Amino acid sequence: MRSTEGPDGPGSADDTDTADGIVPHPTGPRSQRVHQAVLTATKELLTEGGYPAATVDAIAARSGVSKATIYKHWPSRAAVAAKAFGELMARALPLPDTGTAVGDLTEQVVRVSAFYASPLGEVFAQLTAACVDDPAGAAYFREYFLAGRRRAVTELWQRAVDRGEADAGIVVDDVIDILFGPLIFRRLTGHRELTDEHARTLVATALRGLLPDASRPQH
Amino acid sequence: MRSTEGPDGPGSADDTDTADGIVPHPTGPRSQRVHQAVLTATKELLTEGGYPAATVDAIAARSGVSKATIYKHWPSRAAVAAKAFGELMARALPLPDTGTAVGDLTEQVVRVSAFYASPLGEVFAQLTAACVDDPAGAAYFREYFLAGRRRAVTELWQRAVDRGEADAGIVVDDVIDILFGPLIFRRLTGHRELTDEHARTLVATALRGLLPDASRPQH
Amino acid sequence: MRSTEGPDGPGSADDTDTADGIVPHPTGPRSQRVHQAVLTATKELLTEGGYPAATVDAIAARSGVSKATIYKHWPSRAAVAAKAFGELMARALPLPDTGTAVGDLTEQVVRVSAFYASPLGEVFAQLTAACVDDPAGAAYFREYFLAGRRRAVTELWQRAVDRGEADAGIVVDDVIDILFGPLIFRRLTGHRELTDEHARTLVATALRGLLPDASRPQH
Amino acid sequence: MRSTEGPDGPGSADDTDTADGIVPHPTGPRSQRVHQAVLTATKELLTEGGYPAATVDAIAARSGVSKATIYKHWPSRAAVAAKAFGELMARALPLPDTGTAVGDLTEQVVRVSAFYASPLGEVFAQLTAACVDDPAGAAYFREYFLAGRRRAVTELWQRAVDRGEADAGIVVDDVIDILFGPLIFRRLTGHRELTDEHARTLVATALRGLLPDASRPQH
DNA sequence: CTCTAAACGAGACGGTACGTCACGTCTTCGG
DNA sequence: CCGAAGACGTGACGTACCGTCTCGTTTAGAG
Repeated sequence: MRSTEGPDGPGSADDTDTADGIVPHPTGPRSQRVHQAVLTATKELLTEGGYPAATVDAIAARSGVSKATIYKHWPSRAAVAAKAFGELMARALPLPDTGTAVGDLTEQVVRVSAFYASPLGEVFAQLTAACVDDPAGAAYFREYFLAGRRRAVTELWQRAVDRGEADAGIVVDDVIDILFGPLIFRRLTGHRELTDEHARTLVATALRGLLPDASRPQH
Repeated sequence: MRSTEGPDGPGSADDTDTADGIVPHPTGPRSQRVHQAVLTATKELLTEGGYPAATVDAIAARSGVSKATIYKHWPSRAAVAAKAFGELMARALPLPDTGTAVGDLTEQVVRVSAFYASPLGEVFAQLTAACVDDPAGAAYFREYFLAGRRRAVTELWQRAVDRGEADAGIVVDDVIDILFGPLIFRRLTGHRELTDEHARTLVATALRGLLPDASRPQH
Repeated sequence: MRSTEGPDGPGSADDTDTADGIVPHPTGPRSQRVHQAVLTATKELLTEGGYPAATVDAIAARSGVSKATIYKHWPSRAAVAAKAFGELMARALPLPDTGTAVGDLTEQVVRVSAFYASPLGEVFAQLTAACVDDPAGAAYFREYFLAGRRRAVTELWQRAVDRGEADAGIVVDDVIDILFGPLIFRRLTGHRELTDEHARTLVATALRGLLPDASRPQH
Repeated sequence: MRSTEGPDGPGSADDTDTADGIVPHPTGPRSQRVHQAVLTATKELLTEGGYPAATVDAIAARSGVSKATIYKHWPSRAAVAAKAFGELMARALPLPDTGTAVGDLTEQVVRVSAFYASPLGEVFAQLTAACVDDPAGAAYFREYFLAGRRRAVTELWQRAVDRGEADAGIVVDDVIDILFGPLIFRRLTGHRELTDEHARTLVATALRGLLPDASRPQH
């Protein structure tokens, strides 16, 4: 168990532990150096050439960390990439604060949409795809993306509830699925463009369904 | 161009041509045999072992069609699989007719959800993932899945509009994204279960946003 | 069977088939090119850096033949090296013809001893060692070395018998073992030097045991 | 130099120092425990799974001695194995005493042949092979095997000389090479079986060459 | 009923990356 | 200060599947 998981694998951080049974082990200074070097190299490679460029060999070469060691820290290539990309993405999407629930959620969806439409959005899609056939990587993916998204939306939704704009009875996970599912669907299948306008339309419609009548945006 | 596309590649059929510039070439009897043999073999392999099992070598071996010939008919492995799986899926999802727009759309979403949750749903996810890095395959994917889904929803939505239950001003593509995006999101990331109950909750919320006040389901 | 053996694996050549069950398959022009390229590259690498240098990766790189293809032609690295080195060695050791059995056999042993003492002798030792843990390679080794040696000694021994110098009742394999075993023993273990003088002493003693009294060399 | 050699490396014991420049360092009680634990573990591993099983990691794990410590006592894996196997072999081959030189030497060769043919013979071959590319290990190999063999044969040969059966002018090393070289040759290359009968034939022929006419066995 | 041009089966091939193994070194910390 | 524990770099391994290619062999359909 611990031998196949890195010092801060999915779920190690805190309450967001996704119950994948992944537990960290005590980290020495050596491990930290390795850990950071790998993630830094991976971020660079992902940025430069997307997921296909983030070969384990390439990561090893650039980071100066051997393949064998990489595989001691992470269960698969997808896991490394998920962790690295998670760190990349976190910075790109700060929480908005427009003063209203509708405004905040709309803004957040638009930002995420824009992110998906950017070059890094391509990487996101590749990573999502890679995790479909890699359960180990998927655990990391869930921890480093979805958990992050979830925390953000939970925060915003809670604000809305506190302000009386939203119905406290709605499960946050449903909010997430309805707000972001459509974006991800488009991004992955490429069947339609991801523009801000599209995003605003989607979020407006979704919020009409999610919010109580008084708070709902109109068509 | 045409030399890399099969006799009935995406867009070859009719008005659903997705403008990917894919055009078929005249088909002889030989081609038809080959075509069918490949698809049949691929369907079997997909059913038995999912996308990973549908290796081009495996398809060639089982169908008796050589790899070179397969690549004369389809641009990539993903394309073959998309076409084959499209045929598999079509049968599994007939149009519902409950008498109401809300009922029809709900039923359709629930059926699709159940399909995604079934073993074939796994294949669907794999296929979606495979097309992320394969533009050629993606064209087939869009033609053989999304187009099919789109036609079905368009039909249902039109019924709703005709019955005065739905607002004719809403773009069908948005309906599709909002109804199915969340399902696909869950299926691909595996972050939550796909149960009928979840599906009903999602569709109810989505329809509250999509339908005019008079037709909307309540929380 | 055939799929793992190259066009002229051990035993394919003729009557010397060592009964390892290795059978060649019909060779196309592609295979021939590959085959030759690999052997040429391997010979160069063996000559330059010995067996350790004849990495499969290195062979692939230098020959322009991919690793996968190499493994389609030979069962292991040792097998490739054995075949290649066999060709190298064959040229280095022509049959002597001094006019007498004692002279011919002595000369042959001295030449082999000198070969073992040369840089290529090091490669020979490495190859022998490599085959200890590689049954597949060992089959090639036996075919391409021992068979070659055996043919040579058989020829010389037969001459001796024909001239009435040697006893027809002695099994050639015993002759080989007694004449060359000591040399190989020394070369492998490095416990003593391999000089011409040592070789002559050994062969003289051995022949005293092998030949009838009349033909025997004296101490 | 000494830092890489154990407390009783090759040549440390006595006059049989093979001039490889290997010198022991003073041994404390800790070292002794470590030393013995390692050798015991190695013997077990060699017996159970041959040389391939006697991984340094495996030895460390089983003996409770760390890898770093092992490398303080021996220069390489092969060296540890050589020392350990030397102790295993010593017990298996006591000196014969049949009353005649011919009898003793024959018996000794037959016993060694039987040993080579046994499971431990496989290990012997692997060890010999391993030392080809490991000069440091080779030094140990020579000390713990060849020296042992040499002492035994020297003893037997001396008896023969004392009894007037053997010629005092023959170098013992030549005797060794001629008697055992053929066996080792067969064992390593696997080109022929190692049976008692073969061994007797070989030794008879060899002795015909080695012994004065009066003592020689006949064909 | 040929005869030619295309379609085809078979499968070799180069390429790229995978994940694994064991060696021997080096670091950390406990007794 | 020695030694246990074990992380680490290194270098090679053998495998998998992709998509391309070359070879002969069918097989149509035109003349």
